[in-house]
Amino acid sequence: MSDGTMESALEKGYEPHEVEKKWYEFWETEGLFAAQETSDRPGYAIVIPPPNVTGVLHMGHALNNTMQDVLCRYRRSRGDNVLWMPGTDHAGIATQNVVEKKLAAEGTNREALGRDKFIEAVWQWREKYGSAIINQLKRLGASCDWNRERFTMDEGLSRAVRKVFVELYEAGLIYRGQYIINWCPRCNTALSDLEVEHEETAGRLYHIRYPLIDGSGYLVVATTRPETMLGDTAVAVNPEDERYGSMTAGQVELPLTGRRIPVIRDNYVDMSFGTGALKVTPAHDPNDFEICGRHHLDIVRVIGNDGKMTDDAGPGYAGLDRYDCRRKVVADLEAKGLLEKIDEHNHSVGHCYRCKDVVEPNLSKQWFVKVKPLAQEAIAAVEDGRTRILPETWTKTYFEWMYNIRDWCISRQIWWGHQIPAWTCGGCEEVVVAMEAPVVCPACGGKELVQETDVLDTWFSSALWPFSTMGWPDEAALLKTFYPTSVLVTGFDILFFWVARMMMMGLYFMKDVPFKEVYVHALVRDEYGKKMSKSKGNVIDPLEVIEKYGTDAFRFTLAAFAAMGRDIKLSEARVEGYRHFINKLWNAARFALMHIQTHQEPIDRDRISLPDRWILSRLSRVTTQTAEAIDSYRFNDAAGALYKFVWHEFCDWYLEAAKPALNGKNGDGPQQATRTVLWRIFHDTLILLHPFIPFVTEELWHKLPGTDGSIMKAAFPEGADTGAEVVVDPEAETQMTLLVDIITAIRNIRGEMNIAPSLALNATIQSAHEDIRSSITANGDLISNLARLGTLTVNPPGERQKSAATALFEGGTIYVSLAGVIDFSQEAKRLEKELDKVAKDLETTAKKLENRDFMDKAPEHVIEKVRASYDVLREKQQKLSHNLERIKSLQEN
RNA sequence: GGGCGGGUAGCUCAGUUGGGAGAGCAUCGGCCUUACAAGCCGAGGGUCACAGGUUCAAGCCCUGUUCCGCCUACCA
Repeated sequence: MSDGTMESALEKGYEPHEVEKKWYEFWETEGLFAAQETSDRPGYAIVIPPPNVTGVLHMGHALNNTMQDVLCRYRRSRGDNVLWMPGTDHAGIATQNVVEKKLAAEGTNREALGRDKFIEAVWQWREKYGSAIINQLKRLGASCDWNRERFTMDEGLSRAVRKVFVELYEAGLIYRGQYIINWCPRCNTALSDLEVEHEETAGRLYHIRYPLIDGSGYLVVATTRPETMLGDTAVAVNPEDERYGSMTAGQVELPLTGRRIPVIRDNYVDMSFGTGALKVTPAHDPNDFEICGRHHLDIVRVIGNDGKMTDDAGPGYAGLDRYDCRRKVVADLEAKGLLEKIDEHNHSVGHCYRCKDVVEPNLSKQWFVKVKPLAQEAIAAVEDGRTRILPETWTKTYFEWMYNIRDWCISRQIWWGHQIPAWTCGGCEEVVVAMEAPVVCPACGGKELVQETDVLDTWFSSALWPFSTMGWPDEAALLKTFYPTSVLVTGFDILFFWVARMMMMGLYFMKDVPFKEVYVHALVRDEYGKKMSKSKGNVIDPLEVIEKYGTDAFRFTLAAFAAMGRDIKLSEARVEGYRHFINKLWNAARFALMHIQTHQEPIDRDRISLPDRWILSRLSRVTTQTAEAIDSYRFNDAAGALYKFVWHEFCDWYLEAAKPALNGKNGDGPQQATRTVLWRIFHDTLILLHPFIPFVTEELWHKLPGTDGSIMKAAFPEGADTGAEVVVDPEAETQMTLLVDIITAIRNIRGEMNIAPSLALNATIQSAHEDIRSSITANGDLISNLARLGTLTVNPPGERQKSAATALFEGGTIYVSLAGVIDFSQEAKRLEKELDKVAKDLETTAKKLENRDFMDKAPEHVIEKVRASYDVLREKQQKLSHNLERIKSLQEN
C-alpha cells in the first residue's frame, strides 16, 4: 500500500460496534464454531450451563461464558475439535410465573385457560422471547456451535427425561410417598430442600400453657408458630428430663380445641430449649413428623396448600390466612390466661427461591429420588480423580453435601415442565410408569388410565444435560466423540443444584463422569446488583457495558479479574481502563502496519538488532505463560502477562527502539530485518490475544498482510517447537535490561531535576567491564534516542565529571552533564534520597551476613545472592557519597 | 449450630514449593516527542487485620483473637 492509504485503512481510534457485528456474522456464515461429529483431532467439549429462557444476560453469565469462550477459542488454536454445546433451560417455575404475570395483565389466568392452552401459551412466549438470552450471548462473542442448540423441553431431551425416570423407578430409586415437604403457597407447588432459602429473621417465642387433664397444673410449651398448635397431636418431653419425671397425667388439654393429646417421651427433645416440652405438629414440621412416626400419633393438617387454615383448624379459625390465624390464636390464648410469656427470638425462616414467599412445611404426597446410592458413586468419582474440582477448596464442600444428602423431591405442582410419566388405573388403582402412555392397565385391563398431573423439577432435566444434548438415549456419534466432556465451567451457586446431580446421573446412565474437570469460578452475585458494588449499590448491566466500551474491553476486564476463587467486583472505571488497552493495541497496529505493507518472512537472525532479539525472546516467554495460564484456568495471569507484554514491552520499548530502523535511518538492511520481526510479533500476539478479545484481533488480522482467512483458523504459536523464529534468548534479555536501566536512570535525572524533554543532554558512562562498555557502545544510538542525548561517551572508570548529575546502574556510573541546566541543590537532594535508600538496604543486608545462624543454615544460593547484593550496595553507597560531597562543594562555590 | 473464604498502597485486587512487598486505577510533577492526550516520561504512597508460635528467614506455615462475606442446618 502506498502512503496515505494506511490512514484510511485504520481509523484513528478503535470503534467496536460495526467490527463486532461484521465478524460475528462472518464467523457464523463460515461455520467456524461448528464441531465435527467425528475427527482424528483430539476432542474438546464444554456444555454451556443453560441459561433460563426467561433470562437476561447478567454479570454472572458474562463471566461464565467469557471463560468458556476463552477456553474454546484457545483449544481450537491448539488444533482440537471443539464442541461448545449451547442451549437453554425451560426453568419450570420461573417461566410459569412470567407467563402467568403476562396472563394476569391480559385479564386472565391459567385456570381459565386450562392446562393445554396454558402450555401452548408458554410455548408461544418462548418462541417470541426465548432467544433473547441467546442473542445476548452472541453479542458477548460466544463461539457456541449454534446449529446444535438444545432446549430442555425439546422432544429429544424430553425422551431422555422419561427414559431416566422409568429406569430409576424400575430400579427402585424413584418412589412416591406422603412426607413433609417444602410448600410454596404462592407458587402452589412443592419445592426441594435446595430451593428453599433460609434467612435469619427476628421472631418471637410464644410460651403456651397446656392444662394437665388431672387439673394439677400446666405444661408450658414454647413455639415460634402458635397457629400450628391447632394441629398438635402430642406434647413431647425428654425421657431423661427430671422436671417431668414424676408427672402423673398422661394427657394434656389442647387449648382452643377441646381435644386431649398425649404426653410422650422422645430423645429428640432438647431439654435445654425453652421449657423442655415440645408441642408435636406432625403435619407441619419435619421433626414432628418423624416423632409421629415413632409414636404412631394422629396427624391433623390445619394449614392448606393455599396458606389458609383448613376446616380441621376448627371453627373460628378455618379459612383464615396463616398469619391472621396466628394473631387470633395468640389473642384467644391471652384471653384465657394460657399465654405465659412472649420472648424475642431469632430463627431462620425458609423462603421460596423463586418468589421469596415464606415456605410452609406441609404434609404431601410427592415423588422422590433415593439419592444415597447415586451419591456414593459421585463421591467415588471425585475421590479417585475421574473428575477434578477446581479450585480444590470446593471439593470439600462437594463431599460435605454429598455425604449429608437427603432424598430429592422431584414432583412439582405446576404445568410447565416434563409431566411425570406415571399413570393410575381408574379401575384397580394400579400405577404404571412407562415411556409412553399405556393403552390398557397391565393389571386389570382397564382403559381408564389417568396420567400424573405433576411435572418434574427443572433440575431433573438439567441433570441429564451433558448426555441428553448429545443425543442420548440413542447411540449418537457425538457421545462417542465428546463424552465425557472436558470441563464444566460454572458458578458455585449451582454446585449442588446442578453439578452434583449431573455427576450422579452421568455416572448412573453413562457409566462415566460427565466431565473430567469442574472449574468453579467466582460469582458476581445478585442479579439486582446489591452485592456487586456494596458501596454504591448499583447494578452494572453487561449489555450497557458492551454498548459503551465494546465487547473486547469488557471481556478482557473480566478475564483480568478472574483470579481463582475470588469474587469479582466490577466497576465501569475498570472496563474503561481496559478499553484503553484495546485502543493501545489498535494504535500499535496502525503504526506497525505502516511499516509492514507486505508479508514479511522469514526472519534473518544474523541481521536483526538487539531489540529485535529481545522482543522475540519475550514473545516466546509470554507464549508459554499464556498457554500455561489458560491450561490451569488462571485467566487473570494470562491476561496480565499479555497486557504487560503488549503495552509495556512491545509498545513502550520495542516500538520506540525500532523506530529509527523502521524509518530507514540506519540503512536498508536493518529496516528489512526489523520489519520481519515486527510482522512476526504482531502475527503471534494477535493469536495469543484472540481468545480474550476476539473481535479486534480478527479485524487486525485481516489488515495484516500475509494472513489468510479467519484468525480462528490460525494455529497457536508453539515457540521453539515449530522452528527457529521464536526462542528464548537470555543474552538478549540481559543486554536489553542493561540498556533499559541506563535509559531509565537518565530519564529519572531529567524528571527529578525538571529538565525539559526537548533539551538534549550530554552523558558519559563509565564501566570497568569491557563487555558492558561494548554493549553500550554498540547500542549508543538506541540510548541516545530514548534518553534524548546529544552526545554519549563511554569510558573505563576514570576522572569524575564536574557539574554533572550522577546515576548508578549495575555495572557502572552515568554522568549527565548539567552545564547550563545545573541545579546543585536539586541534585544534592536527589542524591541524598538515593543514599538513604541504599543505606537502609545495606543495613538489612549486613545484618543477615553477620547472623551466624543464617550463614550456617541458609542454602548456599541464598547466601550467594545476599553477598552479591551487599557488594553492589556497598559500591553504590561509596559512589553516591562521593558524588554528594562533590555536588555540595560545587554548591558552595 | 457446623463449614468455607477473605482482611496487602487512597480504591479494586495480584502475590504458584517460605528467601529483596507488586499491578491497574486514583494522586502529584513534566511533556501536544511525526501509532496512540483513550497517549508519553518521571515521582510519592503499605507495621501485608491483631497477638503469639515454628524457622537462620513468615504476606505465605501453626495457634488464638477480631472484623467482613458466603455456604449449610430438622434450635421447637
